[in-house]
Amino acid sequence: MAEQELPVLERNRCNCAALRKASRHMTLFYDAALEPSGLRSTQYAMLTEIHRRGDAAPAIGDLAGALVMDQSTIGQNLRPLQRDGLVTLERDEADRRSRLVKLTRAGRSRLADARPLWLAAQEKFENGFGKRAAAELRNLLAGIAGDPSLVPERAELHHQKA
Amino acid sequence: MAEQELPVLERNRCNCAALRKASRHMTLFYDAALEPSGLRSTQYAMLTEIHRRGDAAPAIGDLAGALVMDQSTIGQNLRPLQRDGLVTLERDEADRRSRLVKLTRAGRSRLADARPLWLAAQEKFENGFGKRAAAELRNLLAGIAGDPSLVPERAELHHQKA
DNA sequence: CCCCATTACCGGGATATCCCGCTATATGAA
DNA sequence: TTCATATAGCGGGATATCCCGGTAATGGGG
Repeated sequence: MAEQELPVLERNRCNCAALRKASRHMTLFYDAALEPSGLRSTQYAMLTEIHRRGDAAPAIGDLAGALVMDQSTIGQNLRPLQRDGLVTLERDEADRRSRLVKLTRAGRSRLADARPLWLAAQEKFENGFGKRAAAELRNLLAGIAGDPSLVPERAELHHQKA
Repeated sequence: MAEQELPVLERNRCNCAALRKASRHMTLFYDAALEPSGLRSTQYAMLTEIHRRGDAAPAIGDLAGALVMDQSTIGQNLRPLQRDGLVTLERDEADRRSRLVKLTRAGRSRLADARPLWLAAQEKFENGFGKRAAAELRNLLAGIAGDPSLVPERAELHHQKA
């Protein structure tokens, strides 16, 4: 292995690194805002998604699709919430391979506590960044998160309807 | 705790969740592209930053500032790289609290292997997303990552000069 | 020169995230 | 019906990421 020419490139050229840096920083901000509720960003997102489903309790795979997360990650991340009594997992009798995730009363209560904290973070961020700019940014990001050409193996996981 | 009204909000309203979803998906894409080199996205970013410093070997805190990461995270993430002989950590004799991070010959070689894989991922992504759009997106994201008003405690960590 | 506040880092602990291989269940074809 | 394949989830293992509390070294004020 001969010593190779490694040109020093400009900073911040990597789309992935730029996204990850912003994601880390933004997460600190939202986590700090949510801290009084005892929820982290990811936990808030999961509980919100479960709640959004209303009576149609999602299975783990449904959440994975909606949150653009691996199925194993959902399962892992649900454990602290289950331990703290915010969600329950029960077998789907219509398909005994699946487990349906449901909010407990405590889970709904916790989400209600966290919602105004989340909203305050949203407003504080959008005050600086611009409401319209934020909406456009979210749109771009949703396009990336949902782009099946980036990770073809996952394409078929993106058909959950609504 | 009375049962509370929890309005079901629209999907994808959360700036943080949008960023995290896109970050997860994009990371899968870059990780897949880098896979033949044995490096993950974060490892590639760290090695690139170390290399960018040239002869001025960065300390752990310098990397943390540049990569918008916690100091502990840098230390943790360096371990696999150190174990695999890609970087070394040595005390800074000018300030014995610091540890200077240096690429080994194997580290430079690994980075040289990974660079074309990274470049291919960049191009594939930007082919779909648009080169100009990608540059604008990176600009927005860098603004978020570097916004001291989001996480005030970290403001002073952002003074490393170039 | 000595103390003390600050700074750089580490160790431990927790969540987040992925992959791989395994088991149980479901489903379509023979 | 029976069997091969496909799907849902889990356990284990690895990296990624943060915080907190401790240790060691620095550096300025008295």
